[in-house]
Amino acid sequence: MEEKEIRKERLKELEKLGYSPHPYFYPAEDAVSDIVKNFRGAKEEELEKLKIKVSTAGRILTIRRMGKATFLHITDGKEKLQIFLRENTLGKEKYSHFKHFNTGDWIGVKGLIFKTKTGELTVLAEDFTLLAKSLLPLPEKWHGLQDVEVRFRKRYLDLIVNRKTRDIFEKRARILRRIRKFLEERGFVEVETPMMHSVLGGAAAKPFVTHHNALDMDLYLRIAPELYLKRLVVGGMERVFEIGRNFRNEGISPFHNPEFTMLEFYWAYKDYNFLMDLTEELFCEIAMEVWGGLKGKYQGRDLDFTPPWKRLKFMDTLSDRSGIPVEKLWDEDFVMKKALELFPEEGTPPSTYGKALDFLFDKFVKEELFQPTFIIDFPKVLSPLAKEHRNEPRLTERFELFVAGMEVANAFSELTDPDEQKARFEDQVRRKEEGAEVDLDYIEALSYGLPPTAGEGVGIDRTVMIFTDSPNIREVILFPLLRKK
RNA sequence: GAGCCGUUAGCUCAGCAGGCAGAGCACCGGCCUUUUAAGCCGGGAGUCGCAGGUUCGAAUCCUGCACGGCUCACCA
Repeated sequence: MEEKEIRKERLKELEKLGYSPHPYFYPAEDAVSDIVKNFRGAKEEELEKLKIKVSTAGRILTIRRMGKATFLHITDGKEKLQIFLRENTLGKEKYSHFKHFNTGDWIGVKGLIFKTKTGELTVLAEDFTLLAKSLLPLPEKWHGLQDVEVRFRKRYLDLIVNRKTRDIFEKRARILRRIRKFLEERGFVEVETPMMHSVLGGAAAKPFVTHHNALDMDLYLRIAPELYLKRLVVGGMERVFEIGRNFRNEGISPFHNPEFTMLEFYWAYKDYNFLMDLTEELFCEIAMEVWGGLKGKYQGRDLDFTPPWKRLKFMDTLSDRSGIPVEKLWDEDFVMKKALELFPEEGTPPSTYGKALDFLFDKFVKEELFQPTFIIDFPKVLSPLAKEHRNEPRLTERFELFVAGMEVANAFSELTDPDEQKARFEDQVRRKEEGAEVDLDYIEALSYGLPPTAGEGVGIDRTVMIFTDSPNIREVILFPLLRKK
């Protein structure tokens, strides 16, 4: 008989004995992790004197049957707690019911807290009941679930047997909470803007296309919320932020998932210099929250968020690292040729000056930026939504934050001039850049006046990767996109 | 999209100079009232990713496909 059939039989037996296969509730007053937290440090004699009764519940991870006594570990997903079943406590009849339980089953337990002679915190069961039967066996108990594909497709199994997975997503939640707190303390309002866009914009990326039937209208899943958030600043919301999903119809890699989470925020009257200081503060708070300090490790290398971080100019840095003189980097033909020269045989070489510059930057600079580093003052051709640099018309007031070789944040003094913005959009369209459309509605909004504004986008998934020491973005996304099986 | 690697029991993995498909965990039966990778005895469990080919004979060699991983490409 297959395991599933055996377990169905077990369930039938339990039903005959009066157990509900799918009960409606259980008074689990004491969470496993709370019991562990509250009594882990307690003395044995102390517990014996206090006779503390608990009512708890969880999934059975392991069972050790020894005739008239049985030990099991249950978990609430965070902590493990040992349960002790004994015939002379439960009675012969009740004790015998447990033979129909298996690992993986959900169980409700009431009993007394004590410590075994090896000192492990344990609940001496006075009563137990079935909360759900697992008809399929759990993955192996000490190797856990290793198969990466199964871990992502059946994340619930990964969560049951791999404690580290639960930790990552607990940390992700804490990071998000911390970010919200940080922004709320500074007077920000959280908003939600459309995820379905009729005009593409806010980033350079290929979109997903969908269709609304009643309106008979094609829509894009947003590639960025940027243009909507700035409309809100025009509308007088001087400090707004949004945390939400963006969708980009591009390749998948250890650093890219087609849907990913971004924080974007806009602060009126500020510029990008202010944002760099603010970004240092934000990441220091996250580091304190997760690491309890400003120093940690990523993939075996020391990472230090102690401010101030290096601020390196894009063109100067690229020139330094590549050995190409700065004047040459402004020579479109030279850069295109150079990029083509260095480009691997397969694949599509950069088609525009902007892409070629970007390629050179990735090749010579990006991966070296391990410690938190701001790369500042990007060329205008790379930054269609950023304001021209106050001292150098070929540049913009823009920075990107790199940590562990990853681009984690992107920010600028926002372009506020509607005519200039229109010209930049048109220029993009002329260059046939991805995600480029002339958003006339946005130009109109700008025409009502956008005050000086600083805006920033922070990649949440990558930030979580850094603070959970995860080498792959899929480790920090509960259900990463996989091919249909 | 390209190159390389992988896919064997529910899980973790061995087996691949072509010759009866294996182990541990899990599961079932027996013994066992402080175990914790419990232990001891016995047992059941497989479309060897899928399809074709070579061969007396294929998990093993060859081809194609599917899914996954890594690297590259794409990607502010």
